[in-house]
Amino acid sequence: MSEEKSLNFIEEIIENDLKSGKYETLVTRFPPEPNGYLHIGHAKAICLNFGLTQQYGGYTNLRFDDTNPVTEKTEYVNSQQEDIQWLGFQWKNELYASDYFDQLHGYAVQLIEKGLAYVDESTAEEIAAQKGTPTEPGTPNQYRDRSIEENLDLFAKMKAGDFEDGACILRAKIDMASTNMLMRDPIIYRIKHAHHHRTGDAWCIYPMYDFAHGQSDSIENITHSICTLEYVSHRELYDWFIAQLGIFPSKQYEFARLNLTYTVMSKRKLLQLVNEGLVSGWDDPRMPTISGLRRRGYTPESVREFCERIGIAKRENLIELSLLEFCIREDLNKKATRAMAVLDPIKLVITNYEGDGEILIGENNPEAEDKGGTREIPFSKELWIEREDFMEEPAKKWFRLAPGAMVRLKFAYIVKCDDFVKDAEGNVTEIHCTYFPESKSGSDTSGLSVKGTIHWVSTKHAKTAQVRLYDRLFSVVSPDAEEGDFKDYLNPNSKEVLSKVYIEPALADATLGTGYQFIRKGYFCLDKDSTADHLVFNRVVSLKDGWKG
RNA sequence: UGUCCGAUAGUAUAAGGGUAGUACGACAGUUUUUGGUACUGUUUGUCUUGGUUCGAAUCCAGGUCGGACAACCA
Repeated sequence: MSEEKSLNFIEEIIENDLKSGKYETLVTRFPPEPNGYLHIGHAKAICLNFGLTQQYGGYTNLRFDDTNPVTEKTEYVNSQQEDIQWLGFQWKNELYASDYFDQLHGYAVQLIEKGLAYVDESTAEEIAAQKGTPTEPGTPNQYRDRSIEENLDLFAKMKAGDFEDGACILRAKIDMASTNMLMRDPIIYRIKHAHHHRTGDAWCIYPMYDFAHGQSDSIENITHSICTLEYVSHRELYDWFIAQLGIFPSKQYEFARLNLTYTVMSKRKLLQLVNEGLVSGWDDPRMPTISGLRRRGYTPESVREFCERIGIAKRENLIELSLLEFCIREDLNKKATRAMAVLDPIKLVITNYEGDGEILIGENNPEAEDKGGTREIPFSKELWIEREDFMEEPAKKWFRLAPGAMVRLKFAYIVKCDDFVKDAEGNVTEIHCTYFPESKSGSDTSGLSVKGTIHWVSTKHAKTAQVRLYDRLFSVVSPDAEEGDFKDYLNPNSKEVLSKVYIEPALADATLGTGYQFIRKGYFCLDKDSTADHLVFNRVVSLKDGWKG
């Protein structure tokens, strides 16, 4: 690696470990629990783990941390795999913590045999009480000094299904007075007579996270086990199990999780939004889930770029949504096919235009290297234009239409506003213009110059579509930090549906998964709800608006 | 009244004893048949108090502030 590029702290650790010969091959893992859909915070972890092995060689495993049968589903396994691949990464091995249930059980038996684990028949409440508090030590109970034989026997009975859920648990025997609460004889196995999505009914005891994660890392020879800050205090336990078991010493490193403004990131809260119907599903375009971003029209490249830009560090952070928006605009600016669509239409009549069947040529993307080719755009006497592009009494520095003002119609002619029509309520219903035939785009000999260019769609050629405009899901910067229920801070205007938007004919051929720029209006993509005769577009993000009207 | 983690412009992130830099944002301008893009410029920062040192964002000590830790969740 070059010395010029600054490294984050994890890259530094890895470079040192590789240089010193501590490890020959870098092995990382991405270890989601299959209990929900992946979100942009996971994307950060995915890009980190997979990115590291792309950078330094080695490989990354996908391991599902499926030790709690009651929360996990195959549906989630599938969606999580799809999301990782969509982001552009491929794991070396697809693994499951549940693959190691036999081995993990063996480790537990080993611990018992070493006098380092015991079966505790206390209730959950008793155990919590005996645990003490962060400032007061815990107290050992009478089960702590059971004989190895008795523990072995009891644990076998637990495994055999002789006990009801909650009747007893297996605990590691460490230190009830430790300043680290997690070291106060943590529970390592609990009884759950539950059906597991992969092991079915083979087990009725399941290992806890702390007893499964480090050992799973170790079994897979993970060299650098990267997780978020909330696991810092688990590291002592992680190391303790590995040391007592004498197995491959994987090492855990923690970085700060991603927080994004105007949204929530916890699976629990996202699940609530889904379950309570506050969003249309995990892939609602307003959701910070990877599937939501995908449906919204974000590209994998833009999400990866975002993850690259936010950096990796150990301090708490709250990233501005504007950075994510910058990343998708930057990507789509290069890729998106330009087209014209009028979201809030008003009719413009070119009173002196008598042509019929004129076809104009539009460049598809001035920002692409090959300009994206061209397309045909039908023109006619009557057009739809954007209501906001006309002002009866123009503001200062108004470049668009107003009585007496001239603008260019994109790809077409310069027109001058002569008149407008109002209805009984005083709303402008029609704008009358004259055009300058010699000002045709590409062959303008008129000598006229105008400051404004507006988009339009020919009324008789226009197709229609539904357009969904999205805004931030929450109206406060950090819903997590607010008092009370986070759902009280949902933005009531996060979704606006425009049922009849006029689009140029070329847009009728829009395909799923491609980005379009509706000129001057933003980036859009076809939604999966679309059918051949009912097109639905999502607005990915608006264009940056420099107009300070 | 504990232990652990952290603190650099508005937001992130560099600088590992030697000129505090970069990006996003904001603001201003140039270019422009998208008030977009591109380009240029401006703006604002080392939590605090001491110490070590010729020299401290960096090392040390105390303080302050923020976060994590008492699920048979992960």
